Amino acid sequence: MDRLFQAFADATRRDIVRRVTVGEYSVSGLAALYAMSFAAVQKHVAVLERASLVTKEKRGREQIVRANHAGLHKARSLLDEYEVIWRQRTERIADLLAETDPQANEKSAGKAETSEAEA
Amino acid sequence: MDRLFQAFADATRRDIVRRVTVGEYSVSGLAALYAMSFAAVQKHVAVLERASLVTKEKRGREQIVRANHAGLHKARSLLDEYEVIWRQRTERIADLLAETDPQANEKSAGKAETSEAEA
DNA sequence: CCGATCTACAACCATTTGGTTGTAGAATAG
DNA sequence: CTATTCTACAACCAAATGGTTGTAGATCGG
Repeated sequence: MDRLFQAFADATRRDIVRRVTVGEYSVSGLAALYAMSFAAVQKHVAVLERASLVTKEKRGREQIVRANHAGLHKARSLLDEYEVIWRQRTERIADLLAETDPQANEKSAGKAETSEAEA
Repeated sequence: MDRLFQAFADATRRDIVRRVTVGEYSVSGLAALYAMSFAAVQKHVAVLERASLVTKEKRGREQIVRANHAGLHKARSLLDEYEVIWRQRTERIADLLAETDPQANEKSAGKAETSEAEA
């Protein structure tokens, strides 16, 4: 999980994932697209591979880089979880506000959450 | 963008985001939950703040840490883009396969993509 | 008021990161 | 066959990272 997000924490690597999702590229094909050494691009691909965001397939002397959808899906799933938590929270607050007097209850809710968090 | 994903590339920080999405925590409240120094947790919070994933609000001598939904949403949006690209790709391939002879066309599609990528 | 709690900030450290240049073997093209 | 292309790997470097201990000021509780 650390590796997965770490892999996305670089613009070149995000671009590589985008390109290999759109179409098929060899490592050298990718290297031609960026203003950096071949070895640097190689390293980026290695990071992505290690994070299971891409796979490499040897084709003759070339290595073809392909997107691994499952890796991407994994990251999305985690972020979706946070979204769910967030929605639950906002709904919970909305419910409380709808039930009783806004001012008195907002104060009470704040206290309840704090003591829950510190417990 | 780099910072945003970088911030998620650590388990403690992911956990911090989860907690402050669920409920309200002070920095020291968070620090009590992890087996590391206060200063280390402080650093993690600083990373999250810098990535706009949380906000800090001074309340007396305490700093209350809150989730910033917009930051999270931003990361999700980017990952959604990849999903869209992926879907477009799989649909495009499915269309091609549905139109003509599977074997001959699969080979032709592979070639067309390669030359497009290298152009 | 004073001790306790909370925080900001600094300096340190080992490890990792994102790049570089260099070497050399494998595959390909002419 | 030979020059070119492609790749793996190594060594290097400056900067960043994820932790540590230490100092000191602000706020709080009794």
